[in-house]
Amino acid sequence: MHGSENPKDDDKPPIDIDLLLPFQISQLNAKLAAQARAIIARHGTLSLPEWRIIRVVGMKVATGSTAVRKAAGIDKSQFSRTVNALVEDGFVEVHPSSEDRRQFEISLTSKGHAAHDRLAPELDARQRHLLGALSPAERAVIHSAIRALARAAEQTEFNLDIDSKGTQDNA
Amino acid sequence: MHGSENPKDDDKPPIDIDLLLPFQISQLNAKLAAQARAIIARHGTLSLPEWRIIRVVGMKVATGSTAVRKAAGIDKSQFSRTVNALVEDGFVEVHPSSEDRRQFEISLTSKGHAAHDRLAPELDARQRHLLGALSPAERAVIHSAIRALARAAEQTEFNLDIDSKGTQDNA
DNA sequence: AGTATAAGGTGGATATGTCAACGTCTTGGT
DNA sequence: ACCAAGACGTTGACATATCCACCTTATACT
Repeated sequence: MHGSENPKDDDKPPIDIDLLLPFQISQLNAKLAAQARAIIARHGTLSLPEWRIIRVVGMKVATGSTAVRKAAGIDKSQFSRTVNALVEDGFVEVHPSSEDRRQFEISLTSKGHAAHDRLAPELDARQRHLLGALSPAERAVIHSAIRALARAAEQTEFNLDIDSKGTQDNA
Repeated sequence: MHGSENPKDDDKPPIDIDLLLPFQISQLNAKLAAQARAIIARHGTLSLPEWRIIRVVGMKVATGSTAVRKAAGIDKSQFSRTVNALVEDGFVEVHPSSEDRRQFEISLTSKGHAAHDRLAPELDARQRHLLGALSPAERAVIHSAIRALARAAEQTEFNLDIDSKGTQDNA
């Protein structure tokens, strides 16, 4: 974070920007990423995007390059570079795909497995920790709320009126 | 986004990574940022962090450098560079602070005001659009949920057991 | 078969965010 | 008055994310 301030510097939220959803979510995301980085850093030298890929492959969610890339939600470009870094450092191996000559298959080396087995429990505990911080009511709707917002974030055109009527059919 | 894929490419979420909160929030944040950038780009050449500063100053939330920086939630480093870029491009002016010789006061130029007045209604409409996509139940708890998660994200140590019992005494 | 279109991966350029070190100024002690 | 600790802004380095152009391979259509 920008926690380079100091301990005595209590962040008072003095403003009403507080109410702006995108702002808050961006702040939250930054904190979550910092937390993840701190945990990962305790157990090795993996970067956060590297860990995401290790996790997807380690969970056997997918092995094909495109499938892994989409599961991890990473951009093509970054994915390419990150996988190469992982190969370079001996965490994963790649093999040409027999189905599609453009793609490749990804598998963990023993080093990769070791990293996954060390980190997965920690991150699972964190996930429980995060969910535990929510009230039951919050927990009940958080996922659908995120999905609704993600969908709403795909539009870039909307009336300037106070319409916002949205047939909240979802969930 | 990484929407460089294509229209026919329907994203099927085949996995259970779906359930990982930090992952979803990071994806959501990316979409929100992309949406904001698209809107801002329609009306000028401001970058997203530049706009955040313009907005804070334009809303008269704060004028002192540190206050603006914290209200905008931007890192010291990025803040320094971004403000300089804004001065360079004639959107804001800075004056030395009489209270604290380390800080400075920030004010919008007429060009800065124009940009603010053009963009603010659009972004307000977007905020309504986003809130409108949520059900009343979701809207009722979204802010407290975000706050709870943000607080929970500040811890990096927790038991590996399936405790996840709340009252993580931090705060 | 032959071709247009699109998906896949790579690399360069750029934007955005984070971290650490520095010099300056303020504050709170003594 | 002095000094130590903290806060501030700046800079450089690096990490992460996005965008775009390119070439190769797959797929759909004819």
